[in-house]
Amino acid sequence: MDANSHPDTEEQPSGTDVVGLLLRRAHRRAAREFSRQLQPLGIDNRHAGVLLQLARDEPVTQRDLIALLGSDKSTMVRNIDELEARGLAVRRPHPTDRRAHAIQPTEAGLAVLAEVRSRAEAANDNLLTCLQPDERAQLLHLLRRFADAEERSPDDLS
Amino acid sequence: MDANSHPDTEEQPSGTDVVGLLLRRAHRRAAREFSRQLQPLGIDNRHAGVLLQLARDEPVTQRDLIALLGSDKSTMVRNIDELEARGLAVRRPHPTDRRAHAIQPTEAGLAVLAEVRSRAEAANDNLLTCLQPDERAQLLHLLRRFADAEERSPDDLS
DNA sequence: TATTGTTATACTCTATAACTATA
DNA sequence: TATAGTTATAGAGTATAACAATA
Repeated sequence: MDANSHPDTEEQPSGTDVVGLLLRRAHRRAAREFSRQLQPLGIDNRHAGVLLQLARDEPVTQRDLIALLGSDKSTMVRNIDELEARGLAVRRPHPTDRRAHAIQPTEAGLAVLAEVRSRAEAANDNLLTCLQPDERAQLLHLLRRFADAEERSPDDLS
Repeated sequence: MDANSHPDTEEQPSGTDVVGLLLRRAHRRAAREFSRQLQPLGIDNRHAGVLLQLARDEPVTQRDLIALLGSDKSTMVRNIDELEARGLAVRRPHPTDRRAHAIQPTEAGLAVLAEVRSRAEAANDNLLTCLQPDERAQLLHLLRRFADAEERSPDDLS
């Protein structure tokens, strides 16, 4: 339908065609809006990101959080440290793996999480007003698939 | 058509619905792939991002680059410093504004730029294999609009 | 041996502020 | 008074390596 809406000099990407640069700008815009929304709660984006992953029945390990958020090992240690320091989460012994920790939200953490969800929804709404409703769903759908895509090394002939 | 492909508990975003978190993961995936592609060229993503903006007829100021890339003032100073140190760009006096610099690619810079474009195209292709051709165009289109959207402050009743 | 988490180091990005030279 | 660029600082993210405890 609209495949020709962008004649797109495919041969010579000049910046607005480079998906990495687009994602960088898009992420910065979103991060600023989230930061603004979270300001009254006294937590940062990184804390909110972790909290949003803690509302599960199964125990969540730090390794799980790393995979879910695409963060670094040592960054995650600091994130959990900070959540513990604020009384929003605790490290518990993992039921089956004595190496791992089960990260659990505290009562206070669950209360903040509810606020975070509300704020996250507001941030989403504000950020996506530039798109039509069906386009918003489409963008989220494509982003999910893009972010979840497996990396294929160039010599992977599978 | 596919509006119901994601029933989406709109009321309780749990992480995969939060556009900021999706963009964060997507950007990290893209940045890693670009970094891998640029490795043989001996430059980093930040250098490539600037070079891609320098192929214009009009003089490009550092302020222009900041706006185009969504970078910081002081970060951009360093980026240009590093490009100059590598002999890939130079600061020239701006023709009409004596405060500003016109950033120009050198001959060597233009040669590297050609390589960067080729690598950027390859990175795009690798990253977008997870999507169908029409979906790729759609994602780029939506990201452009998202990234370029004006920020609306909550008390902006215009 | 491999994995979970911790600690430490170094580099980069970001945000902020103060400063200059121009406008 | 405002803007383009520079410099300096602090906070955060990322990458890496080494390590302890456990699998």
